[in-house]
Amino acid sequence: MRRTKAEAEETRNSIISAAERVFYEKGVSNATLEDVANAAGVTRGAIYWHFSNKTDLFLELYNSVSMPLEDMIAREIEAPDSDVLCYIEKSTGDWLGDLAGDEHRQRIFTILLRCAYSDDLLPVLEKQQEVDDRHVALLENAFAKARSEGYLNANWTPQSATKALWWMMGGLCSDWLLFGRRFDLVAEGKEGLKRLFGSFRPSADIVDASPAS
Amino acid sequence: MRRTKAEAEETRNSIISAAERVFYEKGVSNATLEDVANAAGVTRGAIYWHFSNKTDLFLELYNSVSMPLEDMIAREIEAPDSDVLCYIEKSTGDWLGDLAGDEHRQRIFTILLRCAYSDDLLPVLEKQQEVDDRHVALLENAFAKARSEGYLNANWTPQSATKALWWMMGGLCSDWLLFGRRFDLVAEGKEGLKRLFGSFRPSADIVDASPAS
DNA sequence: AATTATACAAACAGATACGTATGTTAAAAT
DNA sequence: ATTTTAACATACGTATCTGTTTGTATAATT
Repeated sequence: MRRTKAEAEETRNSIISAAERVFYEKGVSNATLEDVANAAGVTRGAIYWHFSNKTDLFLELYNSVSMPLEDMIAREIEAPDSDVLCYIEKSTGDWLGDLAGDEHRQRIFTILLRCAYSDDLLPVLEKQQEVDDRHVALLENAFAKARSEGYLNANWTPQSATKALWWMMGGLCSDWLLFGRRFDLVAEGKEGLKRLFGSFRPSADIVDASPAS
Repeated sequence: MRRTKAEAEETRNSIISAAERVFYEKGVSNATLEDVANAAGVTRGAIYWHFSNKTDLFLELYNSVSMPLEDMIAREIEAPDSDVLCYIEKSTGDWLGDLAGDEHRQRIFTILLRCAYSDDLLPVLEKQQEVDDRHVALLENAFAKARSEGYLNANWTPQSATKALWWMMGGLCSDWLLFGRRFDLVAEGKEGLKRLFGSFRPSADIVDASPAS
């Protein structure tokens, strides 16, 4: 039964949405297109009408989400001149809050983490790397600015601080996503960020509890 | 052709070894048992003789490796009384060296990271969690000891230091393993450890470059 | 109003991949 | 020396899953 163009777009979206849930639950390679069709309330015919195959569907799903770097960049652009470290810390903490509140994004991330990249969806891996590299570059710039303005502890360099933050965030989110969200991502994450950024600042700024004896 | 018992054990090992390589290259769910058989120079008959199915083979492969926690524990037991933080840092750095030098372990880790855990190999996930939890507990004890002996900066608690280290190591290794080993794991890792542990220590211990102005 | 093209559903054909069943050979057991 | 049995290879049947093809009802076009 021929649908109107808006209705067709609806089914297309419902297929992508169903694919997200099915891929998340069963893994991309274990999920069958009939699983997706059932979850979307259509038949495989509809899927093959809108997409050429499973890989294509996966790529479209991947493209359908505004990757979090985008809004990270969006925030970074309006960087204030005050305390840059405070800004990075807050921005990163907010990013955690976004992730914790967005099941959609959580599923996408989990799918990408668990996904065994076969040759055909190598573009996904490349885009991931590219996005990551840009993100790292952004952080390095911000930390360099912090350093030049005297906000960075001499114990750290912009590069090392970036990597420490980057890897800690990666480990934190992987741990949370892959192991059943067993802890409060935002609370634990911000706690960790507070400590780490505390060590990023010159000692005088943060040591208020126990002065060096 | 009936083989002697030793020869049969050989083929069993070669199958496991082949499974490791094939699972690593194609992902567990994309790999077929015939792939494994070809890589091992046998037929599927041999695999079905030694293992009941692919899941069983995967579990046996998983069990065949001495998980790195074991040697971490082995080291931890003979913990010295000197500077506990130095010991944790060295121990962690050595662990990185072990991983960097052991392609076998690298493949296992990568397989586990990329593996979409379906219901049947849920035991793997549970064992992973259990091992991780014990490892975290060990670290917390060590950091608690460091704190009680005055080695831990007041900016950190045993729990927060453990988590920061744990997540940073997780992010570091994931980054290295999943993205083509694009950097020197040991060099970058030890550099990061040096900075992080620098911030773990009371300020007087490490600030030799720029005294607080 | 008749035609056409769209948005699917349903049916079909091909290829895997799995599990099993059977065959075969040589090492053990008797 | 037979017999048995372990350690596979080979062959078979079957269940998916995939991609394509065909059918069909309706929206859009003329």
